[in-house]
Amino acid sequence: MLINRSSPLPLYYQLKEVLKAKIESGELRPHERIPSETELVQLFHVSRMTVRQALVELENEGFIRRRQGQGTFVAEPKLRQGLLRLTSFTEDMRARGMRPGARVLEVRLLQAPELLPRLKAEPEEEFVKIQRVRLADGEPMALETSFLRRRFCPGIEELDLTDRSLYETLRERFGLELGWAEQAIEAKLADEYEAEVLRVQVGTPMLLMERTTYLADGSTPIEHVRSSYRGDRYQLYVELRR
Amino acid sequence: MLINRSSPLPLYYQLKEVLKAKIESGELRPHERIPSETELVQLFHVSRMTVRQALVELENEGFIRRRQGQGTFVAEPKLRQGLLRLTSFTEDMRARGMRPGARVLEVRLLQAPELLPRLKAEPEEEFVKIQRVRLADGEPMALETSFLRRRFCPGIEELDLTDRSLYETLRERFGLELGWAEQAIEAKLADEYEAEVLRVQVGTPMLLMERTTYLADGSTPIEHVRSSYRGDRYQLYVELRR
DNA sequence: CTTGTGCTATCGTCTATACAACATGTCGAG
DNA sequence: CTCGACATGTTGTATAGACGATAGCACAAG
Repeated sequence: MLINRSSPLPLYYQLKEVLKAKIESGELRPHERIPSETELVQLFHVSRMTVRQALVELENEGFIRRRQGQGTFVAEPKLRQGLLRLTSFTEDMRARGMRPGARVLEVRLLQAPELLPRLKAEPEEEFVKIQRVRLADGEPMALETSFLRRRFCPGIEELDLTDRSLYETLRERFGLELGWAEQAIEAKLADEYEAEVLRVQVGTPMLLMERTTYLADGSTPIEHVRSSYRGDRYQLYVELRR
Repeated sequence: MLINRSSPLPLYYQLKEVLKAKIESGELRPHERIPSETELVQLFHVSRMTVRQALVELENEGFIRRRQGQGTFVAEPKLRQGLLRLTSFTEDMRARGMRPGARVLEVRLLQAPELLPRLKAEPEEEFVKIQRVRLADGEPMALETSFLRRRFCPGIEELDLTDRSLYETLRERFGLELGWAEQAIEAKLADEYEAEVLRVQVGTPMLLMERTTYLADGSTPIEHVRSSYRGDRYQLYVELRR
């Protein structure tokens, strides 16, 4: 495991990847002390500031903990899992070890005045509404209703989104990189329509998540999604940091 | 707004606070370009690395965005709100502009075999159970049941926790710094007991959050909490990053 | 008009060095 | 034996300087 100085990748990044690999492979175990900054300087022949940049980022990502006067230690594996990132249903289910899927209920073009301010859209702008039942291992898990700004993904209404990740499609077909999202989470009861398509009783508890997603530029909203998850099958796990 | 070199606070931290204040006061507005790194060096008479440390942290906290070749810009205000950090009910309500409070229902010592593995506790270890109705502007908002490991906060059962933040108490009276937590979020229906103490109907949708909190050392569990929030009054806001 | 070249300002990476702050162990004074 | 002083090793803060990578612009060449 060495660092390649002719690589276009920054040195601190290479060092970070080397250490990350050692942690993930188990070569460095939780609570174990990793070499000190000075030792890493000698091992990899880079300056201490470069070592520190790698360590700072690894700490932010939850892989290590640094303690002044003591050293740097491998963190609990827990810390590297959750933290509630912006993920698609597909990614989420795969991470849970389930097989994701979808059944398309509705795809159509429309105007949606109530979404204009939230999506910073032009007055007459056209949206694509995509409503799908999301499946996990073949069983209904959530009802997902997306509104996409059509000008950013023209023709998406022609694609078959059965069993396909919407976010993957946006990236691969339209070159759209997502950046972040604001999301509201609340509890409510299943209404008649949800009960029917999800095959649950009316009044079943549901986790409702409403999300506005922005592109990587940080300021262009691209979609608004309303997802109702079955409260009897779905649970959110989060790691919280102080 | 200047930097005090005889202050015990690090220079980069002071600079960070100055910039944060300017952003929060609106003196620097969203999308506006802030002075370049070189200009900040001249303005505050610190080195560029010091400026950069301040800027890196501000970017991580969502206050600014840096773009190579262009400059550094004030971020959307949205990005600085959520991100779901480890907060107490008290902090959470204050951030929402509401007046937090509590009514104590039960405080007692007990053993809880089912919590032992989760809290990495000794077989006969003693816990303090604290059950409170949490109030926002005087109205019931949530039912909170905490189990604390008594060995870390002996005598806490004697304190009056009405209208007091538990986390503040842990820090101030027992010197316990919290580090992180794992939390599960799900939707369920109010049972009879919850309905009674929260003054809602049985079957009202509830947000159930179950949390295990660890100390700053990262590996010592200190409490397990089960909180039921009224679904009709409470909504979680989260910022998700990619 | 289009293309490319070069300039400039910006942030990104990297080095070398110094001292401060903190944790821990050692050892001597009492 | 106990306690404080000290040494050592660790991360934290700060400086000065160099060069790289990228974006935007002006301007010349085709």
